[in-house]
Amino acid sequence: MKINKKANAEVKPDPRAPATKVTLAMVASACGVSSSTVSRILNGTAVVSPKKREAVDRAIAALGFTPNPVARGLAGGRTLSVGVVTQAIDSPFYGPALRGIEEELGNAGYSPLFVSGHWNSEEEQRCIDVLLSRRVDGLIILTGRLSDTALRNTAKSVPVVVTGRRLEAPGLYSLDFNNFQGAQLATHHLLSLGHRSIAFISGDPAHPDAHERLNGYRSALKAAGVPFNPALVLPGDYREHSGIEAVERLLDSRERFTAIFAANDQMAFGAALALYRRGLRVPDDVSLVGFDDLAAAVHSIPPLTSVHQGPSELGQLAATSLLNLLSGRVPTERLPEPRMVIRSSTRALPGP
Amino acid sequence: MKINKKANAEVKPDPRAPATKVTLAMVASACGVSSSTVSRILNGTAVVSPKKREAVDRAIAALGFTPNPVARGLAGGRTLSVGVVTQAIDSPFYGPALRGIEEELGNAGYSPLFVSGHWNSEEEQRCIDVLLSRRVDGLIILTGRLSDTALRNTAKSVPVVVTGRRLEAPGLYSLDFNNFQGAQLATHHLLSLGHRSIAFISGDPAHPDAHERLNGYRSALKAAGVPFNPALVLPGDYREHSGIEAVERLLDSRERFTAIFAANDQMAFGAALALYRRGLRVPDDVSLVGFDDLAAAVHSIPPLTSVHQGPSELGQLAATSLLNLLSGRVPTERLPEPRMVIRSSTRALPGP
DNA sequence: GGAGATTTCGAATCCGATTTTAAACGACAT
DNA sequence: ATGTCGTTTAAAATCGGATTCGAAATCTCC
Repeated sequence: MKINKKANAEVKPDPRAPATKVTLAMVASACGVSSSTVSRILNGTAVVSPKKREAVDRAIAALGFTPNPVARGLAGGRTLSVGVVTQAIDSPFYGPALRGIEEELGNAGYSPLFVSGHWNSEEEQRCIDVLLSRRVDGLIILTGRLSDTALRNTAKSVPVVVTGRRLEAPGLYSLDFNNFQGAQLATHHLLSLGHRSIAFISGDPAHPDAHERLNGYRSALKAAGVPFNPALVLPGDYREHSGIEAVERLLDSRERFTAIFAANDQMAFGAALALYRRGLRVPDDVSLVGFDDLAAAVHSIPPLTSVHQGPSELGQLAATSLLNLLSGRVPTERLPEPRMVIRSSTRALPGP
Repeated sequence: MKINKKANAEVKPDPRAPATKVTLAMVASACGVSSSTVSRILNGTAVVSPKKREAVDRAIAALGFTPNPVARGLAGGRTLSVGVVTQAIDSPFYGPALRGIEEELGNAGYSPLFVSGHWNSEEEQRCIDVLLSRRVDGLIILTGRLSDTALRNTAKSVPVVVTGRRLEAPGLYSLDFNNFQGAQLATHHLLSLGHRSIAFISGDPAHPDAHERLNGYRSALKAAGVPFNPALVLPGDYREHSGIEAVERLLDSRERFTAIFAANDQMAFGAALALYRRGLRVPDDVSLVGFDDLAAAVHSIPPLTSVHQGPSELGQLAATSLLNLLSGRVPTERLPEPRMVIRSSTRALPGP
């Protein structure tokens, strides 16, 4: 009995066998060449006689050999993985961007490593360090609060693509939305509908895009000859709840307004809810415009008019830019211009 | 000129220097011990005299040494990374789960590797193969459509935690929500509000939980002595649009109903929109209950009554279970019971 | 003080590739 | 036949640590 058991144990030396256990050395000896030859064939490096190449290819297929990325990473310095620093893995805006990145990178044989910085520059730096220690071949940084200097510095060790800012540096490529123009568009849309008292719920002032959006709003107002009324600008932090609070504050201030432009959709949703609670109808009593065109904007009540930014394109473009950087090319990707998506949350102001 | 260039190249042998370039061998020689000693101190393996340990610790700190996870993975077989197979990186339900996983794993020094299977068993299997080839130490599989057999098989090579099903196997731990009970709860809630004609929008029949939810609905109906009316069950696929279609079909069928229970929140949002378009008010004309309690349920109009499932707890528990598995312990984690979160989309049916 | 038992370390091996170095081979000219 | 220049290809070094094994150092007890 005992002996039997032992024999049994010897039959399966490694309980975790089913996975790729075939090594380069095995295929090498299988077809009587050296491991370096197999390696070179695998990487397309150097020349090999067609006869051997074929034999090796056949052996690889026969044994079902897959090169071990870990060993490859150690020896070759390339891990075929790229680090992606996002702010929250479950962000409704960046989620689709991650998806775009995953897709684009996957097609090129790279694997993304997602980590979250939670809008905290120190944490972002930690994330980058972790990623770097894992020897990623490149880095995609979705916005965040890292300093330009820190970014430039990181770009010295590894190619970097960063979004949400405009920055020039060696080994660095930046991709930025035109927030200013987007906000102009949104404001202009309301203006063209006859609205003159347009409240603005601003984003988190710690984000540069919040300022740009505010400026776009002011610029459009100015272009239309509508005086800027500071009382109509409410502070927000890009989250739903701040949209609720902003509307409540606005309503309580008894300042007159016929439309609201929220600096992002999440706050617009909050605003819509606050209006609903106070018995105000969108768009009958108040027109509402958001920014970002989140997936949820389509199914909100009413469907939200918003400025489309296309996070998934952002992700794809960031990924292809990085891929270009990695293969030594100079990326030329540009983000599409923002555009209005008009749904049911805005309507023309009835004539006086 | 040529010579100058060459000299220049020799000055900066590695352009990507700033990142952790310190190796174990360097700290070893820095404090006059062998590299194996440093390694052993790092891993807590074996005993070392306090004097040396301290010296080494100091040297590590001084040089800012970080062990290279790639090399470590090769040598030790452990990569301190775990693969997470989700269905879509931007899923509103699984997003928070990923966040929970990231947090829990991060605390333990592990890095998650997220990949998406897109509800396709072949793709899921490919994801697992990629993950395995990257030598992850463990696997978390969020639901998905993989066969139990495939899962059991995977568990032979690496510890696995799977959600969304109940499955026993060596090296495998499963975590499942009680969908049946959740659906009972939701239905019971409507029943207790006086509703008798409750429509049910079912989930994608390819998911086992869709059946469980339907059964929960039927069970609650039966317990209350309300006859089951097949005409009130509408097919859905868990996406918003199917909620819209279901309500339109329901309305067109002229079947009487006072409440709708959607098998998930996304369909509930779609249903709410369809009702809104037809001029029906929630909850005044129709009460509406969802399932999952997505983050968006709080800010929808009206805020949606739903069955709370807690995806972030799911993620955390999956992660701690896996961590237990990895350290040889037997996980005992259990998911919390589903519970109703009553908001504003349901109301008592006025007496006849 | 010394034999035997421990504890503490260092050198050698290995993980699974990549890359460099150099030897073997072949064709062609001398 | 010998020598030379170019290809192929094999052997060896490397990447950065983990692990095993055995030797040296320290300790125990008689």
